[in-house]
Amino acid sequence: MQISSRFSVAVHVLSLLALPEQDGVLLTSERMAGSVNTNPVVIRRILGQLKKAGLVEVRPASGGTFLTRQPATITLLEVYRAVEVVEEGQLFSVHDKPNPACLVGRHIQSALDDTLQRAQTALEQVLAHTTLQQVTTDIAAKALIA
Amino acid sequence: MQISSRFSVAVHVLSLLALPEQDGVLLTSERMAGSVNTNPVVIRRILGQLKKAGLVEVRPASGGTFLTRQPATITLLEVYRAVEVVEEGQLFSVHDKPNPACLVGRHIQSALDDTLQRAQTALEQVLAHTTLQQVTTDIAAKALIA
DNA sequence: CAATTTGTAACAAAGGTAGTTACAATGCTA
DNA sequence: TAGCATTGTAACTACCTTTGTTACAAATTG
Repeated sequence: MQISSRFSVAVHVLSLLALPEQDGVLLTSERMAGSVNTNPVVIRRILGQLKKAGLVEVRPASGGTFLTRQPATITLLEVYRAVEVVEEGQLFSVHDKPNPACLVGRHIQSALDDTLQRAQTALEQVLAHTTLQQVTTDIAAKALIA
Repeated sequence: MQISSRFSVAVHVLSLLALPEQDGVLLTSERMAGSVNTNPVVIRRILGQLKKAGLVEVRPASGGTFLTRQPATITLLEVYRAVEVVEEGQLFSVHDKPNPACLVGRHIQSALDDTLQRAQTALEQVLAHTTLQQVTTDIAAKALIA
């Protein structure tokens, strides 16, 4: 099991928007797809989710796509939520009908729940403390070295 | 996307082994399946993984199944690894062929990798600090209250 | 008004999960 | 030692999610 690459693709797309290559060329789903190496429809679907979350503004036709906020104010947790790769609070699936006639069956869900929630929250907090700007700064830094 | 319930089922099964109901009845895959509410083969597959990881000893026929270690020394991270719900270091899937002709495409993977690894490790550390004994103690405590 | 692009539906292929049946191999136990 | 319950495993199914694809109406710029 893996968390869908929709998340990494979304971060990729947002990085493209945050680091415009300035050649005045319109950044269409087609061009983004070229950078990510996927199909333009995949990009449009993700842009639709980012739009719904209020992270980008997308105008049909040759209207262009823009970030609605500064990269420093956008956290990876917001992106993670936006693309709905994991339903909130549901990273771990727990078998749903344990036998209530059994001591363990009766209490396993609540006994596990606290730990699983904490594990999940720990992961999310790392994402919450990383911004889009940190990612683009890192990309730019690596570009200078190489 | 969710992490397979193999993990929660494995913890359930280990709890059954740690909290024997003492009626002298053999704890077969059939009985465990009754407590989890699934098929005995599902239980046997998971027991096979726990055995491979050295957490339990399973003897065919009426040999019985036992923990090989004290519940206090078994962490949920070991169980998580044993049932292989997530390949090591691969919780997040990252699109694998970004375009190297593009600045972002060239560096997105390494720019994301550090954060994603830290997020994953944060989750695993919570599991590493929770033992089977804590789970069974919690189950027993809840049983007294209810 | 023409050309381009977005938004979205519909579909397919691939892979993982969970459940099921079936049966050979194993090893207690009487 | 023979019988019997149980394990280990293969094979199959149904279902769901992910990713990629084609197709086309709706929108908007210029």
